[in-house]
Amino acid sequence: MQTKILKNKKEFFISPTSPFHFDGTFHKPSHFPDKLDDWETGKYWQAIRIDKKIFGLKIENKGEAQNPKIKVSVFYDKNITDKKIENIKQEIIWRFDLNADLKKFNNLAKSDKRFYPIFKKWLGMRNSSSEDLYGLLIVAVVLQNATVRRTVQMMNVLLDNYGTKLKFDCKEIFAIWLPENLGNVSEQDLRNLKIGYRAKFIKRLSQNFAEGKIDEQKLRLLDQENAKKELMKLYGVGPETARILLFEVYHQYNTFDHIAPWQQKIYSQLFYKKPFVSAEKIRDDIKKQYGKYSMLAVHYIWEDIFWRRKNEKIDWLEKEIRL
DNA sequence: CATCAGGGCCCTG
DNA sequence: CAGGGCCCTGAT
Repeated sequence: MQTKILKNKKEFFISPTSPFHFDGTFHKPSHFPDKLDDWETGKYWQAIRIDKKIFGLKIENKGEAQNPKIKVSVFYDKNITDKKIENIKQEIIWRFDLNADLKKFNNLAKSDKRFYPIFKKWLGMRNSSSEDLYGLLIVAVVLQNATVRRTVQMMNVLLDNYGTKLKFDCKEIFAIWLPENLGNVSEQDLRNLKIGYRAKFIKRLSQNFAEGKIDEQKLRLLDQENAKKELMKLYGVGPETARILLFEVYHQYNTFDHIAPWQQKIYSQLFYKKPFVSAEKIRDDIKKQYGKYSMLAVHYIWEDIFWRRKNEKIDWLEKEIRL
């Protein structure tokens, strides 16, 4: 692992579309804890790579829900061009879906008697990915067939070995390695980190990305079905990983198709207050009610329960989240 | 101590 | 298209 200290700083502002919910957008309590970012109310830190160069980001809330404004501080090493600053700005807007037009979704939410309080509470929240496609792919792979504790272990050991530690703004934030950095790393090296069969996926995915076989930008232009088709071609990407990528990286709001068993139990409680409802019924009901915003609507309700979990004990939920 | 399933996916038949 | 196997870990 290498460490970089970023002393210099440049600032700019972004005005997200209104309404906007800062904390709901920049912090997702349902995600497993990692060293890739840090958050407190109104403030957020992470690393970002633009054209393989690495920067530190501090993002702060400087507006209100109906008059949104965020301040971005870019921390850098030696120098930074205006063009890089502009690229960073555009990338932040994309990753956190800051230009989203959620009018139709918000109208839909208003007519939802049952969950309107939740939608209102999180009005303006975006589905987002702090990482690029390769980064979230790594995250998704360590999620596969593992409990939360194991996932955290795998992610940390990978970052400790191949990541970059950034020091800026009195924070230590990790950045995921570049795919080509694993060029000289063998599958066995990866296996020695106790990540199991995922070593093969990560090795092969990294090769593909390093060789430029995947065009992340091009995928942003595709519709959901075609984007899914392209993602599923990647080695190690099945229906669940594709769903995560489509929703979080590509902001496809209607990806409520694949429901994993552990999610099914939580949905059953959330939507029916029952321990077990068939995945087909859950999917059909949600699709009927929220249409092309199916996954986004579920995301609001899902994250809300995990926010609540920070302060209150929710017994049925604790049982379903295997640590 | 042994067994087993888990926040999936690949491969085979 | 169904089912076995995969890495490792904590739970039983």
